[in-house]
Amino acid sequence: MQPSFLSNLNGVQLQAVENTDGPVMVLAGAGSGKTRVLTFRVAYLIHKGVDPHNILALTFTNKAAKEMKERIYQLIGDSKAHSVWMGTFHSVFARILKMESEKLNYPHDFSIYDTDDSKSVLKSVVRDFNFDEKVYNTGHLLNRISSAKMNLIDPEAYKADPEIQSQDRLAKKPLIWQIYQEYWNRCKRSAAMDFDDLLFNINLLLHKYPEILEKYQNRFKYVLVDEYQDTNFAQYLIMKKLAAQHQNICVVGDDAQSIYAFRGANIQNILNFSKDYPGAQVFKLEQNYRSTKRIVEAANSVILNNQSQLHKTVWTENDGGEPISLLKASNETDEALLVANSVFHSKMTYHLKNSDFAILYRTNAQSRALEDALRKMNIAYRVYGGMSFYKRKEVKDLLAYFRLVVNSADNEAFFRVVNYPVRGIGNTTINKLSVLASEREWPVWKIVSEIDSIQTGFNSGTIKRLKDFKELILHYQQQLNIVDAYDLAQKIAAGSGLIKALFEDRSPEGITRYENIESVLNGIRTFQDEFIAENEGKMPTMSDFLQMVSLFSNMDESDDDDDRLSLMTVHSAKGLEFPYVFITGLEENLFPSSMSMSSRAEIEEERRLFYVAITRAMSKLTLSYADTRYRWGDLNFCTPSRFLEEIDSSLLDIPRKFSQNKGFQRSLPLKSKSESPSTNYNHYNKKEVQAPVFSHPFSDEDVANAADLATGQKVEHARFGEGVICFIEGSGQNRKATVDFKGVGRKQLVLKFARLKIVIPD
DNA sequence: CTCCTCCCTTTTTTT
DNA sequence: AAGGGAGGAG
Repeated sequence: MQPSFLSNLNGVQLQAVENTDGPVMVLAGAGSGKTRVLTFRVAYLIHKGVDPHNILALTFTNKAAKEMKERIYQLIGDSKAHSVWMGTFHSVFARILKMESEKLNYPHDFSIYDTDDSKSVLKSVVRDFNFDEKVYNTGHLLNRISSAKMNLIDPEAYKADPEIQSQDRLAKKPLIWQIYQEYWNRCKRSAAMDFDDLLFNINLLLHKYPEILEKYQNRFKYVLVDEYQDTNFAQYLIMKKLAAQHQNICVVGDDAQSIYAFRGANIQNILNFSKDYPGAQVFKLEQNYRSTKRIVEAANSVILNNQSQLHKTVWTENDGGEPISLLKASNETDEALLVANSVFHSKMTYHLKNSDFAILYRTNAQSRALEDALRKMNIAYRVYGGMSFYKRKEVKDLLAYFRLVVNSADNEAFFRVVNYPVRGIGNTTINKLSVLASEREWPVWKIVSEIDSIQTGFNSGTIKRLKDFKELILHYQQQLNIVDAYDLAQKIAAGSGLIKALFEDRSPEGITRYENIESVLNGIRTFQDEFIAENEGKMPTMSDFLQMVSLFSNMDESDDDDDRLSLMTVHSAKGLEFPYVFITGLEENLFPSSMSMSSRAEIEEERRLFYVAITRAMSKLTLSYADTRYRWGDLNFCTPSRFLEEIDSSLLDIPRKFSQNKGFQRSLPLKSKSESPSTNYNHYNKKEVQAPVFSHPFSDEDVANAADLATGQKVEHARFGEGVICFIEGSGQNRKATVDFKGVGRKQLVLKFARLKIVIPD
């Protein structure tokens, strides 16, 4: 018999839920009830008698997993809902790696390095190798290494891969393989895995040990993946392996919402699903339940400009709704005030809550002006993302103590706290320790703990201080299995001197830092209570807490009950919805980002990002842009985003007449005054006037033919000015040049779009 | 060894 | 605009 909760689904949704066996792909347009399908599917499986332990559901954030569990519980009222394996790829597989750690030669309590830890290791490698830190900057190195790992390329393979090697040589960074190798060794020596290692090692485990693969294939009889369009190769392969036996895999996604290619997500995963799983059933959810007609149409009109996409028609039965508003501001402060004013106005007119509003932006740095304006208007807000709580210095310091106690091999943790609070162990000592450890290929901790039997050359005072530190850590290690995580954390915070050091700083920042330490301790207590409730009374260890914290994403922070407006990046907003949405900073070089303008694929990803932003809105969407904006401390002139033109003008609000008084100003015709002289941005006249075109300052005959350009050629670019071509790669449409611009630096340009002019020397 | 000052980079998005 | 790192003085 069909359970009654299924009556809440439409026809396609129901099919997607009821076809539980065999491969299923659900292509879900924005707001079409994708989470609903996933939730109901899991509930239905349990209802049918599938053991929750046999279900694996991977979501994009821990928070989404948690919410899904709660909804399943509401649907079927079965506390077994908690036993479903549900979480992010990283958190679920970290848990499994912990159980199987000895197979891969890691201790049970290995550390997980976050991006900062990884960069810090890389920096020390580059220094120890005496490489130029400008050439081998950590950000780029981590990108290279990260994308290698997510394609399952270890240092050996990296070194042996001719294509990778030629890329690195072209980028004038031919020695990355050495750095990768050493980074790899150091992480291993520290018994640490970075984010990518978690996926790499799971693949290794499932590949190397057929019996383990079989074990998990049998455990996870039903697997579900949310946001499948954002999975990378490593994740794709894990799912493929796990599902190979029973084929009960259900993936849900939307190619139009793929926004993580920059992080290695491979859109082919979703495009090739039917090939990977012959006989897969495909369900398309095209009815949007979230947004008004105007919003849906605006989103559709924007995404139509992308060439590569699966065919899908998103439609809605909802009302037409209000027109989309456009706010034009003179600068970012002004923009923030206009937005805050508009929020205030709507709130008063329609009696709305703060939590009905979200303000979205492309980069975290944009939040500041908005925060100021909201404070002025007395609107309570909450900033998601940006500096996550667990990334703050004082918090990381405390966590480093925890890590060192749990895994004393963790060098990053060691160096972080060995002299904080200050205990007379300075740079000279630390460098020496580091050298001694490298020579022996030991963790630094081992040097310190065996200091009596090693010829170190330290004076007796230094040795005494190191021994005191050793005793401090050992003391807590002995208590690991005796007291609970919360008690231990409290003891460490006090005994390490951290609390005292922070307490003595009575500046406002110092007080905040002190309070943050308190919050961490409270956080452990909360974690402990929840863990006990979910694990039939089992106590969590300090290591459990650390694992949770390391894989905590900025979206996972729990919402309190306060009524607050949300401020977040568009990326963070994925999967969420709000009645009133503002998308701010719609300017060229910001949205789309200046970093993503060199190829069609990048622009298309930015456009999908804009699509995601639009489709967050339920009843009212407001867009805004500014004429000028501060960036890196200096003033920039901005042109409105090309995406604004892609919205059908009939959906936009007709602005009121020019009025400079009061704060509630609508969009005004833009006088072309920025460096792009022909920019004529004039939405409401569109019906009479031809759609404006962003014309280019260089006329067609001035622009060099891509084939005529060669290395060493002096060229001119409309935005970057004069420069010299360093090298050229690719051919035809994909021909790219790297150009060294005077005062701007190196840029990689796709010649088809760059419109370079040859500079003739006089 | 520690503290202070000055200079330099950073900002695209995140598990 | 701001925080972190390097380098110098005490």
